Amino acid sequence: MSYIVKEVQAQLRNAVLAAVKKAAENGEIQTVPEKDFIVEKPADSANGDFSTNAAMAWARELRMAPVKIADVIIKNIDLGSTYFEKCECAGPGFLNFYLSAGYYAAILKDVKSKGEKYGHSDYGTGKKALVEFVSANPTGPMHVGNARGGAMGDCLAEVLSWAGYETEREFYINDGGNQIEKFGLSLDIRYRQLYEDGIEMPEDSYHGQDIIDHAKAFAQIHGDKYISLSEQERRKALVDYALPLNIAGLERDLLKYKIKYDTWFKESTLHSSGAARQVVADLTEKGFTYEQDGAVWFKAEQFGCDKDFVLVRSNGLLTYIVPDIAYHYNKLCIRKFDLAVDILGADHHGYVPRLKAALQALGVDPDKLKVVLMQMVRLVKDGEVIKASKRSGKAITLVTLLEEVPIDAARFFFNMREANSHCDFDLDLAVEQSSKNPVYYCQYAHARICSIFKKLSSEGIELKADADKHLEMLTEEPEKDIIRHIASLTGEIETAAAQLDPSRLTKYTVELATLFHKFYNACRVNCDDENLTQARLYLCSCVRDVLKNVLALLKISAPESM
RNA sequence: GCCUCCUUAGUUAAAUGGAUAUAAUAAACCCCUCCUAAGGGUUAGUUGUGGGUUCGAUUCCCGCAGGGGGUGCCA
Repeated sequence: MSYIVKEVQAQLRNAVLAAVKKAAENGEIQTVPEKDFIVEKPADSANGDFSTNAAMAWARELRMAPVKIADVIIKNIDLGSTYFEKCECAGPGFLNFYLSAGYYAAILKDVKSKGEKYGHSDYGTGKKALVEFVSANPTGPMHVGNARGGAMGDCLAEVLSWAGYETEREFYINDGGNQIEKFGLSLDIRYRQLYEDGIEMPEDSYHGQDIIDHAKAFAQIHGDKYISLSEQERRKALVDYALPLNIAGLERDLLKYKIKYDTWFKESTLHSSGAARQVVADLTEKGFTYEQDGAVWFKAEQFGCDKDFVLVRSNGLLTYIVPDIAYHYNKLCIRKFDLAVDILGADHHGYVPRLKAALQALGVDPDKLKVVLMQMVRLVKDGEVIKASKRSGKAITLVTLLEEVPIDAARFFFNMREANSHCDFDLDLAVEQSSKNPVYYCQYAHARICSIFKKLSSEGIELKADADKHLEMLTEEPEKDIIRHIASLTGEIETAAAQLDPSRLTKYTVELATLFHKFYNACRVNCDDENLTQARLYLCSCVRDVLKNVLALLKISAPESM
């Protein structure tokens, strides 16, 4: 399943190559150049629909001025069997190619024939991808960082799926290790505080209200009968009570955010199955560990890390990275995903090379694991940054955020920036219902088209079945600009998938809305020429379909009226 | 110290190594007898600094300055 833009670029490339071959045979150039060249879409459409740097790239090899090479290519090129109607030399030696009206019509017909599938590609067909995201600690509520990770991960999974991958979403539940210890400790103290005075919460425990609520609810059910039991039994009972509630809460809150996971993977299963300990055994067997100060270390320096690190602490407990290694081994080797994507906070960046080093030592291709690091989110309100302190339990939670901001806006905003850039989330802007707010701007474009159809329908004008006969009448620049942008969607999906960057899709959507609004002001749909009206209605219908498709990808609603 | 991300218009952000560095927003002005003005148009304004690679650098490499994050037998 190729798509038109790709075909067109291949046509251009082949035509250029055929032209230099012919020129070399004629003796107009010394040899057939070999250096690779680029076919691209110029930023400014005044420079053609596609351009190539071939003449410039070959300047050295052919010992000719780029402009002269370009002239030779133009003289010898045959565009007869392509979508192009002409080719010009411009600037320092660019070859600019212009598409024929037939191309624009073909793009629109393609949108109609593919329908909801328009934008899909076979880029990743036959490959299995797993996107792990959020994976918040089940010891408390999710925060705004999780909100960003959720929106990004979910959209990225959707992008991969559109790009042809067989994609699954996964949440990794950290229900083992120190976090759970701390959770049990905190619950225990809050529980005992209900019956005894003078018990203080340690600095290093969870101080949130949710812990107090759990302890109270537990006490309502069981009363004080756990007070007399051992601390260990009491903590276990408390954790067994509260943890499933928290996990169910995470699932519920994420569903509100329109995120549904295929699997919830528990860390504890890696301990109970022995998979975690097996990692240490395997690495030891391969000779990649040593003992020092009573601890077991992994020889990470051999695999490009700056320092070795501990796998088994001197107290016999595993460090956090061991179950993580087992987990990723499970993803890549047991469940055989071709691509495993982790969305992590930037504070984990030091950990990524270590994880990859260990996987490599176990014989796993570490390149199959791709980690998207997200920079921190700062919430801005009234032009000021809201300080969020996790330790005090006063961090703004995902649920609070969604109470203040529409879900559509949150999902859109968190996908506007690349993961790599810091994200300032402006709470005032997100709730503002105006042109300043890009979510409404995009949704309005969709609603506006629906409204045009309604209005014209009330005047007895409908889109006819044979409207596509008149598409070559769409020759105004605003019309062609839209069609060019529509044509680029599939490539955009592929690029987003390759770069693991869903923010390209929000940018795409804003641009499509902008182009439509410009068209709306420049060209009347309901005009004097009946055939042109049909062609423009067809165009509107395509824009509506594409907007609907990309908004669906982002899981943002496409209202018919606003 | 070491690792890493960032630095572009007053502000927030774009730009697979390409053409006159793009938008939004804030400012000024203009456009509804006509499909929702939740829209469009016009004007003005930007690559932190010093080198290098290149026909060409915002982009790649090295140094410097400034900011975020990391650098535990915590996760």
